[in-house]
Amino acid sequence: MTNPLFPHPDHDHSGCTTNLMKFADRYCKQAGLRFTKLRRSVLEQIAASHKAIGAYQILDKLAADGQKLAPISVYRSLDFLQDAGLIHRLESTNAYFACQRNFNDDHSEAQLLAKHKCSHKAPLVFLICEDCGVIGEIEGTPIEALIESVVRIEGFKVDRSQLEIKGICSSCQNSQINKL
Amino acid sequence: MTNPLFPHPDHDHSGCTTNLMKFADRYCKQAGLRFTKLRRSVLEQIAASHKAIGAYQILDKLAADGQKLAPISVYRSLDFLQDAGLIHRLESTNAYFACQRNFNDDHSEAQLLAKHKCSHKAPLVFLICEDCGVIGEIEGTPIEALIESVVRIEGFKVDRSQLEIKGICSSCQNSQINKL
DNA sequence: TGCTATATGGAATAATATAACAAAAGTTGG
DNA sequence: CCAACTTTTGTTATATTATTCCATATAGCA
Repeated sequence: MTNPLFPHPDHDHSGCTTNLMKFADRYCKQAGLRFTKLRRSVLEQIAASHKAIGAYQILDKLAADGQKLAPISVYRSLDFLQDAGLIHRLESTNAYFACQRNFNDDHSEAQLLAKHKCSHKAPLVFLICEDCGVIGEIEGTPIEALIESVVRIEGFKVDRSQLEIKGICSSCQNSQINKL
Repeated sequence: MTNPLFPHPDHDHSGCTTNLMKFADRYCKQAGLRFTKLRRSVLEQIAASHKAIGAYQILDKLAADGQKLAPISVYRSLDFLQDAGLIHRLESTNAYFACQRNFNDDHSEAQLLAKHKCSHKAPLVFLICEDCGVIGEIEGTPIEALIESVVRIEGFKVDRSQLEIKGICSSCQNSQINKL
């Protein structure tokens, strides 16, 4: 069973966090990356929901947990996590959220490395609910082909791309109707 | 004759600025918007190139021209220009550039209003050259249809979307080869 | 003209992000 | 295991981007 592209606001989130942290452990080990205590605790804060969270919010949450840090420490961890493909950054809101693409994976260690690294290069497509704040990540859309073709015409050599789609998720549309 | 989607770094830019300012005049008049002196001078700075420019760069340029302003004044003008669809904001770099879509238009005043307003709702697609900094804007891509379809599956109601594609433009690819 | 809405001025400050250098911890080769 | 080296983290300061709040001015209209 796979999770939906857009996580329902009321879903049981405990499994999401566990899966994500487990994946991060395996992936970093396999890729030879040092998944330190600091980086881990930053990722835990981000993985705590499917909403995007700001760097200073993370800072505050860690401070509340007794871990007082300078902003730069959080930003350094964010850089690491982003380079590792474990989180993404919403450019339009300066906020960070966990990559959901590996939640349902159950590969061998070698496959895991190859697949995750490959997915880093793909165009990123995010659905952002402006009501509940939840982010959905879309994989393997035809947008990939589109970028290629549009770009071939212009002779533009693509490095990376990110599509941010803002709107209202179906759950929130329904609850808005109920409120009328 | 239409301009290319991605403006060549060495093109003669004088016409671009003139056309853009002329369009802004006509459009604001038609739409009942007040295209004040301040807003005009901010747009002039942005329209001076096809690169994206930061708010504080605009501030500095205007100061150099003897027009000393507070940041907020520039931001207010930027908000106005963005709402009017005359400029866009690159979310990944916090920078602003002029909308190019109306450079070649030659409509009646009524058409101009309708067409421009309509284009505001369309997905925004930008090509950003990481070498020369020039921005290209793509209109009417199949991405529109794609967003619709991808989104229909999720039941997500789209408000607005922006795709930022980073890479190297063809001109810069050529000059890089020459440098080897 | 005077009323009202809109736009601008001006000061302060918030929110986001990085620079520079020192100290600590992990890694590697002898 | 030690010593040299690399990577990560700590600490302080500062840069960059953006907004709040209140006062003043200007445009459009009854």
